[in-house]
Amino acid sequence: MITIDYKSRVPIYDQITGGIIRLKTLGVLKGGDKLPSVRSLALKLGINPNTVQKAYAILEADGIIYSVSGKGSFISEDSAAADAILESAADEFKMAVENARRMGLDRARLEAVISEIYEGGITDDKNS
Amino acid sequence: MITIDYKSRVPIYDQITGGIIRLKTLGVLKGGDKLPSVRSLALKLGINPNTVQKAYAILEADGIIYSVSGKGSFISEDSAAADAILESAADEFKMAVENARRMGLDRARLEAVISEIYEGGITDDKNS
DNA sequence: TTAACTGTACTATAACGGTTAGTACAGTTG
DNA sequence: CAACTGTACTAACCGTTATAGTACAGTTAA
Repeated sequence: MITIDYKSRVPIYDQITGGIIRLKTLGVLKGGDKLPSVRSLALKLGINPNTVQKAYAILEADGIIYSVSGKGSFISEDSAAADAILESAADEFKMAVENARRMGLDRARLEAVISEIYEGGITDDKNS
Repeated sequence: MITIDYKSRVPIYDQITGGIIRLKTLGVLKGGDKLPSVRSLALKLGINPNTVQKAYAILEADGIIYSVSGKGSFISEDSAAADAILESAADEFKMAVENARRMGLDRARLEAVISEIYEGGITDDKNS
């Protein structure tokens, strides 16, 4: 399900939130699905429960999951969650752009990459 | 030449290395050009000389610049290293775009993010 | 009711990275 | 010699991340 790269500089709780968002985007997790409990996931990943709890708290604050004390944490159903996921994806992309710029890539280069990805061969854009 | 965003979570030395690579990519700095001294750049940016030194050390390790004790630091003539960094950064960015698309972000959203980043970043300050 | 689970809320601490501060030494230049 | 250059240290501070431990409240099933 979710794998953690302990060598990475990306915080573990970030990897968890990203992993769950990805799982929902891919359709593996759907609205109403129950997530592993804080303690069980921590045990499975070999990390501290507090770290999992932090990830779940962030996901809940973003509306991606909802938690019920005593019952567990579940994937959110409402469309607000989808918006939250979009927002989260946008944030991730923003970091990627910042990184690209820091590495010296100019804007034109980025635009070229985007065109390459978003134009699968048949293009419907009129200008350019 | 280089501006530092002190609010950013991106380390200052990373911003410096990226800035110099970018300046070389843009053609502002060319092979053999002399860089500001460790102490003068630190003074100009209002940071500690150690931080600049760290950035220069990284750039030298990557083959982007070369330093001569007593003389200064200079842009390397061999652009292979810089090109390699650009290439790897482009690959990384490409994966980020693919991911963003998979997450459901449309092209306009990506363009907006790019504009946001590339508008406030590079400044050609003549004062200070 | 009891027991075992669930989320949640704390405090304390360790570890790490980034940055600053200060000092020192060696090479270059005028 | 004086003033610059890069370089190499050590020490300290701070914020973030992660761990550790404890505690409390809600849920569920035996």
